[in-house]
This record gives sequence, C-alpha cells and structure tokens, in this order.
Amino acid sequence: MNNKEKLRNVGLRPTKQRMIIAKILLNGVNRHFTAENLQNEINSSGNSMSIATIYNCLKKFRNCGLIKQVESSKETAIFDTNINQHHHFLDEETGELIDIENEEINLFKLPEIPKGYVNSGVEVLIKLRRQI
Amino acid sequence: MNNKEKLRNVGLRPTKQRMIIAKILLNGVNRHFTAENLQNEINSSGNSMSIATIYNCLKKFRNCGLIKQVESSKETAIFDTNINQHHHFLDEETGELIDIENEEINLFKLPEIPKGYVNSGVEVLIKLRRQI
DNA sequence: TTTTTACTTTAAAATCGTTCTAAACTACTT
DNA sequence: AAGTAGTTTAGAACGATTTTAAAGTAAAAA
Ligand SMILES: [Mn+2]
Ligand SMILES: [Mn+2]
Ligand SMILES: [Zn+2]
Ligand SMILES: [Zn+2]
Repeated sequence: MNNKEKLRNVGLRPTKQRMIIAKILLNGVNRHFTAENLQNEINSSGNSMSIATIYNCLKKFRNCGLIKQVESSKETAIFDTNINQHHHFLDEETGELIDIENEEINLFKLPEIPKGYVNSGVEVLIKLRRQI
Repeated sequence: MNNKEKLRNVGLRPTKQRMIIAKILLNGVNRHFTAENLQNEINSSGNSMSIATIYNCLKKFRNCGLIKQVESSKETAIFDTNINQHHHFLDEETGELIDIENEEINLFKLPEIPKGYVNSGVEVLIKLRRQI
C-alpha cells in the first residue's frame, strides 16, 4: 500500500504536506522523534513546512493511528512510528528511547481492571542508568 | 522522623516555604499532583508562595528523592508522593492516575539490559478506556 | 553574638513548546 | 466549472516553566 492509500484509508486527504511527512514517517523504519526533529528532516529534504502544519499533521496522524505519542516527562512531545503494542528502555540521562518488542516482556500477573473500564494497552518502561 | 529532619536528611535547608510544602506532601497520604494543584492547596491553607518557588522546591524534592515525577504526555508536569517502585492505571480520557502497588504486577520475562547500563526502575502503565 | 557566606525566595520578564486566528489555498463533490 | 469543506500558513497568543536579579534567610565562621 502506498502512502496516498495509507492516508485515504484513515480518512485523511493526501495533501502535499501530508505526503511529505508520510514519506519520512511511514517508510517502515521505526523511530522516536519530536516535531522539531521532523521539521529539520523536512528542511534537509529540500522542502519546508510551517511548524503549525507539522503539529496539525502529527495530531491527525496520531488520532488516526498512523503514529503514537510516547508517555514522557520531557517538555517536548515525543512521537513513535511503531504503532504496535511495545515497550521501551529509557536512558534517563539522555532521554533516548529504545524499543522493546512486545514478546520480549511477559506480564505474568496483572491487577484487576477497575469497574467500568477496559484495558486499552499496557506499556512497560525500563529506566536505565550508565553503569559505574 | 519529622519534616525538618526529612529535609535535613536529604541535604535541603528547612526553609519556611519547604516546610509548608513538606507538610502537604510528606504526610504519608500518596497523591498525584501538578505545581498548580499544590499552589492552590498552599493558598487554601492560608499561606501563599511564588510559583517560581513552587517549581524550585518540586525540582529539589524530586532530585533528592522525596517525590517522583510521573512519565506523562500531558502538557503539565505531574508529580507523585509515592516514591516506592509502583505502577499506574491511566484513564486516557480524564488523565487520572491510579496507583498499582508493585506486588500487583509480576514481570515474568524481562529483556536483556543493554551493555553498559543498569536497570534503574521498571514502570508499567495500564491505559484504560470507559467500557461501552 | 556578630559577621560572613552561601543558599533561597520573589515578582517580573523571558523562553519554549504548542495552539489559535483568519486569510489564502487546495482537494474533493456536484 | 462551480461550490464546499478541509488545509496550510505566518504570526499572534497561550500556558507551563525557567531565568533574572535584587532582597531575604539559614548556616558557618569568627
Ligand atoms: Mn510532559
Ligand atoms: Mn509540552
Ligand atoms: Zn517505541
Ligand atoms: Zn503513583
């Protein structure tokens, strides 16, 4: 499926700007990135895009399930092209995230889900410090 | 151990402002809160404090291990008085966090820690949606 | 106890990430 | 082709957090 189809599939118009972003983000190579990271990459690909458009697109892509947003206590929003349920290592010093595939962690015992709610995803974060 | 001792223990001067905050946060009742939540509580206790001081103190308290900061993709930083390793339910709609005690989750299989790093804490987040 | 020193608080300004506004533009429908 | 709804944009606005620099306070030294 090409990028135009991917966008249409989720109900997004394949505008020039969304196609530029899709080309960068939906190429199958998973990554974690910020809005600013993406703008730099757009710039260095010879294109340019308003930061408002980048935020608009990222929000649409996220709400349509094309990307995810990572839970992070950093100031800046971090996005993730890996939309499968998976987990992360976090280098607490640098903020770098490393994917852990879902099968690499086994949750043996889970607590009871509160009444009236359903589990909509489990994320494990393993924080890392440099060995001394 | 009283609050003055708790502050001295971690190398913080027990100033008037830090004692006010300690009285609110270090009373044994665990909670999740923002800087603004805390300022409101300070105000309604008949005191007042500059927002800069509140941020200064929260950062010091966090860096000294008296409180933790939660990994959250919300705009506003969320702090936690529960400093034991534990986990959370997250109501994705409201942002509400509910503690899950460490024993309630059993991680059966863990991935290998990357070379040169040590595990400095595991956090599980269980996202919740309202049942339809 | 007084003096000195380093640390802390504060209001206000600055900064930074993100969202809003409103006008111009573009994709899709008829 | 014309109409309509959705999109992009620069720039303004916003909200959370940090910085500034001056005044205040706690601890250490004398
Ligand atoms: Mn955050
Ligand atoms: Mn943010
Ligand atoms: Zn990831
Ligand atoms: Zn908690």
